[in-house]
Amino acid sequence: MTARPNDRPSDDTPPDNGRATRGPRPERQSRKRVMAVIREAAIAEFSLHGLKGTSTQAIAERAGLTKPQLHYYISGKEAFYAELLQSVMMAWKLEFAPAHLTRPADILANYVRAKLDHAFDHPEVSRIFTREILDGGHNLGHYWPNARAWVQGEVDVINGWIARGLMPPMNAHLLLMNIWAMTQHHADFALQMREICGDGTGAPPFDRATVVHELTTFVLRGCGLSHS
Amino acid sequence: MTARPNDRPSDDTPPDNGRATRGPRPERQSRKRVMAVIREAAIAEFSLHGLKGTSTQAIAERAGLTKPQLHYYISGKEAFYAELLQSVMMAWKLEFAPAHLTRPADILANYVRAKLDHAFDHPEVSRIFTREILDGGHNLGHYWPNARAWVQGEVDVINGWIARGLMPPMNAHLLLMNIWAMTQHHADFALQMREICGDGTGAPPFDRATVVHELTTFVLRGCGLSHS
Amino acid sequence: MTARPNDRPSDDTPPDNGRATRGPRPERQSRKRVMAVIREAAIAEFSLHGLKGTSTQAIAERAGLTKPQLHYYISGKEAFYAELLQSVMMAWKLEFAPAHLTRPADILANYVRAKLDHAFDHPEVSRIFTREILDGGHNLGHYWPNARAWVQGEVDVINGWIARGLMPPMNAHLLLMNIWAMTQHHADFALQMREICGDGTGAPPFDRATVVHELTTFVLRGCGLSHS
Amino acid sequence: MTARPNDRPSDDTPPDNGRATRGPRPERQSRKRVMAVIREAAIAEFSLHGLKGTSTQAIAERAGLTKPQLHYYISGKEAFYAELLQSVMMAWKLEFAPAHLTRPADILANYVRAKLDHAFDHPEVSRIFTREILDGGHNLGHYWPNARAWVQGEVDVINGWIARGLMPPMNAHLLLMNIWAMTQHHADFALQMREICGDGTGAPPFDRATVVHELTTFVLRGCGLSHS
DNA sequence: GATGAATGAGGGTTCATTCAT
DNA sequence: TATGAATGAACCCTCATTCAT
Repeated sequence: MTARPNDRPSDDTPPDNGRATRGPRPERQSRKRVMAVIREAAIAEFSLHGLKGTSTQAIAERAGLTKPQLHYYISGKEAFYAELLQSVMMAWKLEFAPAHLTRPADILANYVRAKLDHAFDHPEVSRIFTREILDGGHNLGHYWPNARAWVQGEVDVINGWIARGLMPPMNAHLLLMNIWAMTQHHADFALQMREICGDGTGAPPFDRATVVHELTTFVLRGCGLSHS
Repeated sequence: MTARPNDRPSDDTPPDNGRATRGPRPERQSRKRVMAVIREAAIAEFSLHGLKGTSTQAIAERAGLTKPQLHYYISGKEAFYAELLQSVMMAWKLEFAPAHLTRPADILANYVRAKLDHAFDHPEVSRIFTREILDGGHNLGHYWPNARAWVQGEVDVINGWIARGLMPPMNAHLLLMNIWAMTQHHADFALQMREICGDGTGAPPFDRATVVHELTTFVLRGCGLSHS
Repeated sequence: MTARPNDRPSDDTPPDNGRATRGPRPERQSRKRVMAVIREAAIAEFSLHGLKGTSTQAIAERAGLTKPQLHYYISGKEAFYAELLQSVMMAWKLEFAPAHLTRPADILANYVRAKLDHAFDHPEVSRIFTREILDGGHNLGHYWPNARAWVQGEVDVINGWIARGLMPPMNAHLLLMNIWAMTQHHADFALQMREICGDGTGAPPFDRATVVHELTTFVLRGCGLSHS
Repeated sequence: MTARPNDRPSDDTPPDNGRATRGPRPERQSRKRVMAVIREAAIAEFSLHGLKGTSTQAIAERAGLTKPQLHYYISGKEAFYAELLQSVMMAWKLEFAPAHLTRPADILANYVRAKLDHAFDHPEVSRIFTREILDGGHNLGHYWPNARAWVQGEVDVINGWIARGLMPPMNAHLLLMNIWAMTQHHADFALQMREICGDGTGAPPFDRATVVHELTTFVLRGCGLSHS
């Protein structure tokens, strides 16, 4: 925001404040692009080292920026972390019972697969969340009511199945927590799986299809349901 | 420069060049007592804030010591953390198939209960371990071979059951990981359970007996076994 | 934990992504100027108090910087000391037998004068080196092979003189060490000379010309050579 | 001075405060013996690491004592260092012109040999002194007047020789400084000699007899004197 | 916007010295 | 005297953040 060294237009490529001439608000685009790079870098670093363990220096380097440059875009490490966490949590929601599925077995199988997909596709996000929980969850303020309501919806569906005799009685909350735990495990504890179940080559010990199949079977059996 | 050993007292009992014969001098025990206090404080802090997030200051304060006083007892933060981790991992092992149990259902039920007991009784230890995994597990050197062999033993037992037709075919490694995930979850994600499944008072939403019962039932069903 | 590189600027000239064409931006030179100030300050402090006795605080203060500011420019006390030592040793070499001199007496006289010049002009460098020797010379790794080869060259020249009957037989290595000792003495033991040989005013007891003359005469006589 | 844990005499070997019964003041002897051990340890450490680089811990360990034990015998690191320095400097004096020697060549040869003997026999003392000089000589208060007078005596003798035509004119102070430098060099710069003049085995490159002979010859020649 | 430089706070660790027993 | 423990000062270094250009 401070004045540039030379305020008169130079001969080099002009600064991007020529708004109306070239496309719609190019600097807005640029800012968004840079922000996206920063977000990606921050997710990687926070996932690997946690909030306190991550230095702004590390984020800046990974994003290809200098430290002051980074601070131009973000308001501060902790605030940025909070925003980032909020935003990744928003994208985590999924529909428990999509309209095209009706049978409990299909819905649960779909749910397990969706959760596993997230764990396999976005393990960093999962790890950031787990770290946040371990840290006390102080940055999850608005998340809890949403999550609570969202889970309650699922619980209601399951309890409906139980009431209709489609499933034996069980604690629906615990069932959902169990599914959460088993799926998230493939993101957070990937290291342990490699070390304990792997063949020593460092390759992931289970491929995704196997995991989906085994876990679906296990959950459906555990709920007294038979696979479709 | 030349590293010079500190005058830190060693762990072995000091040579009691016994001058007096009136029982063990009380201050001889002081070192062990202080070490126990430090360990407890460190477990609490490391569990809450992780290795990098924990300051020796915080450990010292929680233990009622000054920072240099703490360094009189420990050799350095990282080294102390590594020792601590090693020692808490030692106490984690349990017997998968105790001699007095023979039926798969009993063995699995016993296993689930034991894992849950650990999660409920020592949640801080569980959290330290989870953090260590998320951080890359660089301090778990000697743990992996042991854990690997130990799990392999359990896997062999389960595969024996499957071979004898006592259980439907399934991936034994994944089964054990699932049990691990669901039990450990009650330590690491206690916060989430309170927020999402609780009644809003902050009280734990499930009592231990309920959890043990529900989880046992779920696992046994998932393994095609009926409860005793 | 994972070591993360600092954002310290490197020594190479930064990429001048030249925006303005009005000469070299003055602040581009600032880094070199500051580094020169730091080097001077560090030489003074290390010379006075040695590696362990010098605090980064002291270097920073003498250089007119704060302590963290100093660490913005250097990588660490010991590493910086090692680099500094290396670099000052580089500038120490001199030619023993320059082409325009042929007679042993001239060569030796020239050598004595050159050594004395260094002792009088850079006593701090000499003191740093002496301290390093006393400390065990652990930072002189690459220096020894060079110095050894370099001295061997001089020894060969002297032995050639002896073989040709220009000088009486003597141990050339010891002769060179003696010259080294006597010249270096005027840097390292300047204090002793003032206290013991001075007139009590604190002024240096010998002027350089006297020292050069007396020492040259002494060495040449000691080698059985007459002055030109 | 504080009371012992149990003041009544125990069954073990009684503490040495039985004064009158066994020999003359045994505890005085013991104190002297301990002090001698401490002095030896301190000389070794100070010689190797300097005043600031030496920890009381290191001295205590080398002396076989604990740190508080050491502090019972000494008044403080710096004060003890000052006393130690003073006392070792006292033992350094030697007679320049013993009565049985009259000829300048003999006196100088004797002086060179005596200085070299000290350098070879007590290199640690020499190094401590050199460090002290480099540090500014603040602990040498009473030494300078003595040394000055002592050297002045030697200078007078030499000037007498010159006046009587036994030696060519030269600056006697500088001559003595040169001898000092060349002899002390064999203590302070032993490392450099090994590295530069040695055969690579780490063995000292010159034996004492060679050094004495070469240096004596060099000095006598340099003074225009022929060997006896 | 982008860069080199600066700053204040804090973190881990060592050490000389002293206390209590 | 001798020992374990304590203390306060200092030291090296890192980091988030800001300033000036």
